[in-house]
Amino acid sequence: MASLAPRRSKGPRAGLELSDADALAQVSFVVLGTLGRRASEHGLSIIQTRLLGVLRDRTPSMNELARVLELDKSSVTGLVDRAEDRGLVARIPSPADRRSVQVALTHRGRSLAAQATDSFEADVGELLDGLSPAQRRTLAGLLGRVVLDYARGRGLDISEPRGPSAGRASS
Amino acid sequence: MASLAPRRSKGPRAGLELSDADALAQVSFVVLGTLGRRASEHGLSIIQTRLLGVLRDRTPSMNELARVLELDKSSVTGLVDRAEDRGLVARIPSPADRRSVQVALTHRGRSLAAQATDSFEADVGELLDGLSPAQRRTLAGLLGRVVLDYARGRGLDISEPRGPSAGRASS
DNA sequence: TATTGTTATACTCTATAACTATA
DNA sequence: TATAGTTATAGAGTATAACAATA
Repeated sequence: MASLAPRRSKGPRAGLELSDADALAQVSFVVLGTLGRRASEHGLSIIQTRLLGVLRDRTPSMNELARVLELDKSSVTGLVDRAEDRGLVARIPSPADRRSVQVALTHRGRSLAAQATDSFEADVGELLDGLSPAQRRTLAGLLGRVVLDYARGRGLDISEPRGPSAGRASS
Repeated sequence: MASLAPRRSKGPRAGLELSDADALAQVSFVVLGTLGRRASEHGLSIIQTRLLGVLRDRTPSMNELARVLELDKSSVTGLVDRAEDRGLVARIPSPADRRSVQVALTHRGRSLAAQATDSFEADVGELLDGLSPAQRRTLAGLLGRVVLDYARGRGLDISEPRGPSAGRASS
């Protein structure tokens, strides 16, 4: 019975009876709405911000980017085009394969991403203002688990560092 | 230091050290991505699904819809246009104010929304597969609290039923 | 005058299909 | 042939500004 929208509770107890799906969907709308507003203050969209975030510690090919962002490769072409036009990322020819390019952050892109994420962090702090530090830790732990499980299910094991072209273990 | 993207952990312990902002952002991407895929199986977008969800127990004006969805009124015009073209919603002239319309679900819209949310519920169940029932309850409780706080902060107190035209402060 | 909603316009984002260049 | 990436095209979604009708 997910409403996918805030609903008034009908019983005597006030409004905390959300299903898992409702709670997750509603929080996701709020979180990405907040992220979007902050991003737009810096002239970025959500997906552009996400692109910059992904590039923070990677230099993926267009194909890899498409897989990580779950977009068609042609969508990534446009996304990277617009970011490149604005000087936020750069296409670097792959040394190994002349068909391929690697996408990297420019200094300007890195700086802009840092600004946007900093203000987003502050927003999240405000969003979680009603939770105790212990509750925040609990929440972050549970959500982290969910993310990790999802990534594993998609074959993207983020707990084991892998280079963009190499498959190497951390230790 | 939000990366807004899955990151490899650098320490010896494997990848669960996410900041609040990272955890929330990443889960939101996953949740809305899942919702989007399900919705598209039913020919809906995320925002169309959300529109139908909002209309599940309300018949708001265009203005109210814009406020709830946090969109410009002109965006809502297009959104409702496309939904109306597909027979999912209907514009009903407001009896009280001849400038205003009320937007309502059609039977087809209600049925489609139910289908989409049902499969989304199943997806969320799968997403939370790694959590115990107790952990799920904890998660839903914490998230519900966050949503409620946010709605209160915006003056949309969802725990207190209000008519569409009433405007009352909660604090 | 103020408010409700639509229209005109421009841009981002997205996917599908066809294409080029390289492997 | 297969793969990496781009281009062409079409459509959804969004905001700003100007507008019409009503209050």
